Amino acid sequence: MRYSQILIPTLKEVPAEAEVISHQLMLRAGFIKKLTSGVYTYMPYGLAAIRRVENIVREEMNRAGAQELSMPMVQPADLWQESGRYEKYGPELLRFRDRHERQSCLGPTHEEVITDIARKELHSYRDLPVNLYQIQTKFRDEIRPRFGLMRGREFIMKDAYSFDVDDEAAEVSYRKMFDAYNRIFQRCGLEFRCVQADSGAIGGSFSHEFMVLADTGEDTIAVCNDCSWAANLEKAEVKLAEPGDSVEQQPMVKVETPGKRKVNSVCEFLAIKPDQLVKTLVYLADDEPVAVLLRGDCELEEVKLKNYLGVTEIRPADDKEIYDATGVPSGYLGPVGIRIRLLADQEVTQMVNLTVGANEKNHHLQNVNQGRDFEVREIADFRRLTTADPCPSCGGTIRLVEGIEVGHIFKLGTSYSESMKAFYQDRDGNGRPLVMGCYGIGVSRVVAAAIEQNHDAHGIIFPAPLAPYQVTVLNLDLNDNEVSAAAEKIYIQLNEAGFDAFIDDRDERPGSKFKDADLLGFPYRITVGKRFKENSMVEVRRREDGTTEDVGIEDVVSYISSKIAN
RNA sequence: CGGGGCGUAGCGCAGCCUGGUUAGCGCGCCUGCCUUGGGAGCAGGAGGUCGCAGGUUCGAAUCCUGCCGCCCCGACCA
Repeated sequence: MRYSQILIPTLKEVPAEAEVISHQLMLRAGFIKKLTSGVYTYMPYGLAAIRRVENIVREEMNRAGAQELSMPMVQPADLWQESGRYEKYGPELLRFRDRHERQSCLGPTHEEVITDIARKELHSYRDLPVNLYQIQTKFRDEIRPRFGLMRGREFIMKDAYSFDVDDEAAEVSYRKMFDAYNRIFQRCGLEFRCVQADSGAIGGSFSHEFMVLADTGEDTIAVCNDCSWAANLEKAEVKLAEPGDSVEQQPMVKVETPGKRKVNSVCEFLAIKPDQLVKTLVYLADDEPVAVLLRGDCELEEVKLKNYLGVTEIRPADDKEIYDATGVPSGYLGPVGIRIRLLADQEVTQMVNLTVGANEKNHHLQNVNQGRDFEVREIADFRRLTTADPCPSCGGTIRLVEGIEVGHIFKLGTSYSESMKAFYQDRDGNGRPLVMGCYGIGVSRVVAAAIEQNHDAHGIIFPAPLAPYQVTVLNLDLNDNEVSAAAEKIYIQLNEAGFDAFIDDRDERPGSKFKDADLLGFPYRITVGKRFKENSMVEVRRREDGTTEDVGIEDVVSYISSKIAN
């Protein structure tokens, strides 16, 4: 590609709208142009990067035996009513009526459409297994689009759906996708982790998220330093420590704690450590108040609580709501005699002689014991894992890293096939629901994540597999025939050797060409300038670390070949 | 939706508080000269319904009201 033939409107200054680095760089490198909130035009250079990701995804999906198809973006509401999601999905689903007043929506995902295909076309166990995928634009009317392509309303997604005869077969399909995903992100040249997204009570893990590691990630993931265990912090289980030696229960006493409402001030006042105190947090779960007991030095993981309760929304109650629900001012709540639903983090049940609020202003209770002084029936893992906790898998040490979710696979089971009546006939002629799985990759987000992970002060540093062009040739002097001829020759030879080469043939000063080459992130840059006239050598520079080497013009192609596979 | 902020040339901003003739600056763009290994220099030039609609006023980018759009912080997700 010639720079003179491609529209890459680069910017010197950072547009005010961009906060995160990938967004800033994509705007500056002429990747994307915003049309409206969360909706972008992919400009030629940006589209080229997206195509790189798509091609890797497509090759690996095909290799895993999946078939590509393309489903409509506009979908009838009836289908969504059948699955029950038309009501459930919420305002992210963009609904509208067509000229016939037919209720319609823009597809945020395609379970309904694919299940409709499946029920019409997959009738026999002999038709299975099947895995169908597409790479397509999705629309989700996000509450708050942000960070450019990282969380747009319109975005490109690869979504695949598998259909199997039973659970066992579905797990085979799942496994294939798990392997394909690992290959895809490896081939993209990204540092990533696959994390458990849901460790169901069944024992097996049937949902995994693929996270690209980057400081600006929206999720925190816990990673074991000693084994391969990794989990989204929201779901990372805390392994209960072995119970220590049994301690004798002391008689409960009530103590005055005037004005001491916070864990730290109570502990200081009573000369105890935060891990001897149990705090009582009040949340509103779908507007119903619940109390959760948690060790004083720990933090509640709200997602765990939300999942346990199976509600759609939870939030901490404010002081007034706490008082209204319990009759106790916040800061003095405790389990003894509490009048709302009570849950406890598993760790609390191992503690003896607790200090808790007395459910009375300015008072706490000490030496409180579960079973003797209060009852709690609902016990689970509610607290957030910390780096002080052992790895739940091997007992090793944990570290926390930030990640960007680029892929998510999960086993759906039969919920869609049952609600939408997608049955096949087994060997004995019995109708059975198709067992489904679904597998997503945020293609446009992968590009954002790649930039988020690979950049420096000068611009993007593309991993070679994702770079729209692996190597750029800078012709520093268009008016010098010797220089221009050499640059053209190198460019042509690189293309002939199978590389996607780029040449900066604009009538610009050298400085601009260097700056743009850095900004656009070509993995290799070949500079043809006056040095070439002196000694017939050109400079080859590696974007990643800035190292340079002078290479003779005849050796350039083989030099590049030795550095990157094409 | 709740909380905060912003809309002035393609981009980044000043001017607004304290209304007053042709609305500024930097970058980019066009023409010419000059220059050519890290976003040069000089000279000339094009480009703006000051987000929109009302209102106050002799006079509004500036003050008031309403609307629209965008960005940031929270819940959601690939």
